[in-house]
Order: sequence, then C-alpha cells, then structure tokens
Amino acid sequence: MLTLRYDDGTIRLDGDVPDLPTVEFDPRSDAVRAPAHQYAAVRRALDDRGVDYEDRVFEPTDLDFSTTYDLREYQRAALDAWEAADRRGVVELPTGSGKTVVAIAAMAALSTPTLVVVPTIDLLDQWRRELIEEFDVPVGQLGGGEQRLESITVSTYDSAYLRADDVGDRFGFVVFDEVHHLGGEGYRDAARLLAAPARMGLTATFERPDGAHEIIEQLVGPVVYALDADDLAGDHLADYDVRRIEVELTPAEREAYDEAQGTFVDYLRTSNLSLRSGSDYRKLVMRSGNDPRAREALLAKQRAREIMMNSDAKVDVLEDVLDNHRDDRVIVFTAHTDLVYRLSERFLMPAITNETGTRERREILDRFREGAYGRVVTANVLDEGVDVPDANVGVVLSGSGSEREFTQRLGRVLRPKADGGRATLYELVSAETAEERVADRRR
DNA sequence: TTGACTCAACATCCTTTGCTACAA
DNA sequence: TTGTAGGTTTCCATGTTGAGTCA
Repeated sequence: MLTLRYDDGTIRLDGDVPDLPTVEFDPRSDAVRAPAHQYAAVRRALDDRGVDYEDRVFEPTDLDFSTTYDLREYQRAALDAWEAADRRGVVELPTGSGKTVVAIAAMAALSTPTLVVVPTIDLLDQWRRELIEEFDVPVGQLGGGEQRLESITVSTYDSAYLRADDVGDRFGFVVFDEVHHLGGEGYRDAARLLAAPARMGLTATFERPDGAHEIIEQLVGPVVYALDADDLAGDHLADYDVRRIEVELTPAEREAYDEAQGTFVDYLRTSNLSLRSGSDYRKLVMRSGNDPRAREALLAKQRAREIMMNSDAKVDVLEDVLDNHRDDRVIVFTAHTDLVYRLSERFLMPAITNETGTRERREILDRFREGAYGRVVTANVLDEGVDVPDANVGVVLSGSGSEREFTQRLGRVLRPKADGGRATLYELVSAETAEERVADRRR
C-alpha cells in the first residue's frame, strides 16, 4: 500500500509509486519525494488515477472555529472565488478594505490548524489580538522572541522560513499576509516547505516589478479576486483626490543637479550602456564594482536624486499645505531620513523612522490617533505593516517609482471618514528632473 | 526584561533613442 | 501598419526589518 508522510519539508511516498509529474526519486534516502507544497497536487494526481493510498501527512484534528463576522458583499465574493479555486489563491484588496476578515472567514469555514505568516512584529501582534478576540482560543506565535505553537499560530516570514521544515505538517491552511513578500529569494522557501493544501495570499499590490509574482502564483495560487481603491471609493473607502504639485529647483540646486545628472548620463553615453530595464541597471551596478567611472556615475546619480527629492521649494510648498490643512490629520512621507528630521524640527512634527524605538513609535501613533498630534512625518516606515491611525491628508514629498509604495501610501488616507469627507494625497515633484518620470511610473 | 549592537535579507536603484521580433 | 515587449543575476548607496547575541 502506498503511504504519504511529511519528511523534512518534503512529502515522502513509500510503496508502489505510480508515475507522477510532481515527484522525484531521491537517491540519497532511496525514497520518492515531492516538495511539500505539492502535497495537494500529489493527492489529486493519485485520486485521478484511482490509486489507493494511506495519507499520514497530517494528524487528524477535531477543531471547530466559528465566527460572528458579517462579510461585506465584496468580501463574500472574494471568499467564494477562493473556495471555487480549490482553496488556493491570492485576494488583492486595497488597504483598509478588510482583507483580514476574508482570511478569518476562511479559517472558520475550514476549521483546520492554521498558520498566518506576516512580515512584521507589529502585524503579528495585530493578527494575534484579532484572532484571540474572534475565536477565543489560544493563539501561538513564532517570532518576536517567542516560539509557541497552537492550532492557530501567527509567524513572521523570517521565523516561518527558519521553522518551516519542522512545522510543515502541522497546518492544513496557511495565510500569507502581504503575500508579495513571498517573492523574496529566502521567503519563498517557507511556502515550499509547508504541506498546507489550503493557501491564501492577501495583498493590495500583487504584481512585482521583478516578476517574482509568477513564483508566488505557483506556491500560493493565482489572483482569484481583485479590487482596487477606485472600486471601493465612496462606499467602503473614502473618495479621494491625488494632486500633483510641480516645484522649481533653486538656481543653486539646478546647477548641482544638472552637473550630477550630466555625469551620470555622460557615462551612459560613452560606455555603450543603455538603461531600458531594472536588469540593465543591475549591470551598471556590477560594473561599478571594478570600474571607477561607473562608480562615480552611480554616486553622481545618487547626488542628483537627493537634490531633486529634497529640494527647498518642496519644504516651502509643504508649509503652505500644512497651513491649508490646519484642522486635518496629515501624514508626510519622504524617501530620506535626514529630511524627516529636518522637517520635524522646522514644523514641530513628531518623526518616525527606523531609528525610532518601538515604544516611542507606539506613543506617537497613539497620540496621533487620539488627536493630540495632528501631523506626523516619516520616511518609509509607515508604508506597510503598521497599524496607522486615520489620516485624511497625505503629502508625498519624495518616494520611489514603486507602484506598491504609492498604493500603500494612498491607502493610509483612504479609511472611510466619519463625516464622509474626501481624502487628499499631494505629490510634490521637482520640475524638469528625473522625478517627473519616477512619479509617472508609480501611477 | 531591556536596550544596544551586529548581521542578513529585502526593496529600490533607470534613459528618451533607437533596434528587433512579433502580435493585433 | 502600428503598437509593444523584449532581458537578466550579484552588489555603487540608502532605508527598513527580524533574529540573534551580549551586557
């Protein structure tokens, strides 16, 4: 009789194994194996061939999760689409639309041991609080200094990666929150080593510029349901405006920018390098390892970026914006920590960067939530994975060309307003610089 | 328990012209 | 004819995080 069991991140098949596409013979252990994430596919293939087998991958459990959530229409539709896709796939919904609720409803429907994987400790805490409240069962934790397994466990991507081969047969369902992270070289192994047949990914921005979302599709499943902010604006999210404000560089900034950008472009011209994609850029980075001129070109590009992103005129415009929104709740985003501290001093705003400790960060956000602070300035810290209180105005002083970053920042102002008011996101862009292209790219 | 530190991993990092192959 | 996608791999810099270690 054929037997399936979990063994060190793989599904081991002992007995008379038929010819299956997903399995391979492993000469070192003299056994036939499939990667653990192929468990469901192996079972399906055996069932299709009418093969009789004993499945010892999971211990039988007797769990009953129930939930009192009333799903909104689109959340129900997302759950149905995921169910119809064989309980594998990615739900793509904008920030603030209640992605968590979809996963919780799925957990209740399956009532099987579940692992929730999240990118940050902050999200780990949020999920645990929510799950404890919803299911009234002990919720385990992997990461943040704790290693405790329960039938519902929340883990960081790092800990899931470190522990996947010894917990891979404990969970029948795995939820990857902010699933776009799973495209990272290391993190994808976590998904490979887990046997969980039911898999759900949650994100607001599935596609990755490096194309790694295709690997996520193999490991979790394709996008089964997607809505963007415009689909929900007005009903479940605030209506919003995005306003781009062009600012001029000062003469001194212009001179320095043109010189630095010129050094970069000159190098490209004289070195037969054309930059058409991210990989061309990587070629340039590689060259800079042993070509001093390439290195100087990259450093010059870096200087040019700093000038256009942190120009004086942006700070002046920010002053006007803050004046016009005295009674609003404003989050200011930049790309550089130096500027965060400069703005914090000049406008007396609390600052949050990677250097801000957990406790101080929490205090600032709590006061922002209570209304004691009306504005906050940050670099990239609040883009994702942090429970940020409601704001209705965002000011992007500088950012990358990443569509993901833009979507996340927009999401910070989109939670529905009590008074039904509109949200506004300002984008400050230095005129006649590469930043215009950067800003176009992210939209 | 905490805080400070190091380390590894992840993400972004991009020009404006012309070329080719291929699909609509 | 017109529009668009193509290609690729190891480290210039900055920002951010989680894990681990040590006092």
